[in-house]
Amino acid sequence: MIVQKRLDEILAKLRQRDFRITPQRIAIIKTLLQSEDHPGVEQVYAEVKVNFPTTSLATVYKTVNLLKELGEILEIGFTGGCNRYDGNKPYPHPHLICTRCSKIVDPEVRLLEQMSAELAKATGYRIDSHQVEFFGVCAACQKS
Amino acid sequence: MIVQKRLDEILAKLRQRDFRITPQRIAIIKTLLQSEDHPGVEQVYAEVKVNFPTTSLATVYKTVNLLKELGEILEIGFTGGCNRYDGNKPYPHPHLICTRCSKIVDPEVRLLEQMSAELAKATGYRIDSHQVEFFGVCAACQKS
DNA sequence: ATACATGCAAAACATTTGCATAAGA
DNA sequence: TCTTATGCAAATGTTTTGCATGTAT
Repeated sequence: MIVQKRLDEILAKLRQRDFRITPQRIAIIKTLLQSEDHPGVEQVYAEVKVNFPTTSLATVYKTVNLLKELGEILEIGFTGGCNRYDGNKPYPHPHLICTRCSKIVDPEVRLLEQMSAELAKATGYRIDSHQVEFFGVCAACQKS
Repeated sequence: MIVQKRLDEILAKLRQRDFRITPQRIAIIKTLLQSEDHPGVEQVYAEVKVNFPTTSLATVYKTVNLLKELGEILEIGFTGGCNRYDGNKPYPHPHLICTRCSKIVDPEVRLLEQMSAELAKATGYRIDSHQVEFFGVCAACQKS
């Protein structure tokens, strides 16, 4: 499947930059790629421990940071700690977050590039990235 | 000036909800209202201590949280701690942040309400707020 | 007078780091 | 073999909390 392909690409990138391929790293990357739900470090740690019970939280943090620096995952910054990560779309994109159940969806939003370009023109900034989060209540939570 | 007006409004709101007016609270609110540069808690603390040397950091945190709950200041969430606050525009609005010097400006952006409305329609979410940050390098930092 | 706010220190929390050991290249 | 990664524990930095004391109402 597509996960295998991206896994291979990431492993190739690691090799190319003289980082070592360890079972822990493979497990962490796989977990991030397979997750549909933007997991946090603690969640990745829990899933990895199923197959590698000796894995430490520190290693998960280190690997997540490495992947972030390589541009292979996207950090979704949450106020008050608890960052979460997107291994499927590593480029900046908007999120829609349910404040009741914490579900995150990736809505289709055009207009952002345009917005960014207008901003750069108006302010003189060179814009490198963005972080766009909408908060609300998802359809399911509205009913309950 | 306009700061005095908003200060009075906030104090009235505190009284109305049976919170007490203390010199520390007044000083903290004034600092937040007078700041043009989206200060962090530590910065507010430093400024308040000039006139009230006995003020504690805990009190600044408590007051900032109170003001946030009352909707009188806006929290700008930064990844990795170091939240900053906007006492002048307490409603959600976009920021443009220089990653070199940490300067924050409030750009004019239309389209956000429209974006929000489209999103709600497409996803079924009820959207309550947003957090829109653009990151880049300001004109001054680009030269140096 | 009587709550509530303050200030201090300790706790909580996510994250990072130092270092000895283990393991990939 | 030789360097890098791991895992543990301790350190970090920000924010919160418990509690005795002080203070606004």
